[in-house]
Amino acid sequence: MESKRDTLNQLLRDRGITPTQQRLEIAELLFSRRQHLSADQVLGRINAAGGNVSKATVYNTLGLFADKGLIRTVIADSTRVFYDSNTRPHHHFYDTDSGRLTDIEMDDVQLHQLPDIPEGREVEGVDIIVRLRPVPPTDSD
Amino acid sequence: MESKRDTLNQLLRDRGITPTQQRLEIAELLFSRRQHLSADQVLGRINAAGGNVSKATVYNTLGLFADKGLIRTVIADSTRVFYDSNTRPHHHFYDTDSGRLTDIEMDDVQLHQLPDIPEGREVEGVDIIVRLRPVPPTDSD
DNA sequence: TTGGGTGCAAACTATTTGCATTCGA
DNA sequence: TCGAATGCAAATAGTTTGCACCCAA
Repeated sequence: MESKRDTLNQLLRDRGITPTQQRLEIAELLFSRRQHLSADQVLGRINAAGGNVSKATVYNTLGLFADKGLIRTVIADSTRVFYDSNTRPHHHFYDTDSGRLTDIEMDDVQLHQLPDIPEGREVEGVDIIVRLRPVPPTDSD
Repeated sequence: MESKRDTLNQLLRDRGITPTQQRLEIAELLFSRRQHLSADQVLGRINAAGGNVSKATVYNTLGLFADKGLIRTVIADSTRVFYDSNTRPHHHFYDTDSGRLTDIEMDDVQLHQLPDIPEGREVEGVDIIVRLRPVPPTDSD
């Protein structure tokens, strides 16, 4: 039953990425479900699962996947980049307490009142991040 | 004519910040006009103008000002944090080519279809970043 | 006077890079 | 085979921290 690996193999080839052992391991983790992982978390999970990928390869591979459109970077926290395996248009909640990202499915966010885009520029994308924090305790608690 | 310094002095005191020489220099730069500066840019401009502030103090002060609500951090680029001297609600263009931020004045961005906020959390803020890139050259050019 | 503020340099963390080795086609 | 991919360690960049000295109240 090699179909999962075969599928991933094809996924990479379709984007012009040579499938290698390490890239497949990383792809398998990322595409097992929708999730938001930092490079460090990817490294940790792969190796905790008995995988065999170096830090440099994780960074190189995540950068490559992002360039090729397989995953998307989310800049929500100044301390690390998250990689989102959901590439369909959507936005995020960012829990400042736990550092966790959650998808907000919004098919059509229409931004009115956008000023003119400067000459020679075009919109690459719109990122919306709704920052959440713990509700502060009240006196009645 | 000490009025500018007096005003800044009061601005800091109102927020419970002890005004010091360095904090006033940084405040003077930040509040001279609406702008988006990284810590490094602040350090560079202060010292280029003959100022006398260390790197650590710049970082400490920007963090303090942000905590006290005098300025706002903008996370648009994974390589550095920007500090925005405009604290009124607004959003940003981020020019991925030049690394420059521009304000988008939008009084009311209404986000429909927001999923429920998790128990015990509240919205701290909504950050919208419209990423711009150069228009790719066409054959007709 | 005296505790908070500052400066400096060292420490840290996330990420990138150089280069020799190994692997996929 | 042979260039591309990998691993390791060293380099880098932004930011934070420890600690001795200094200044605002």
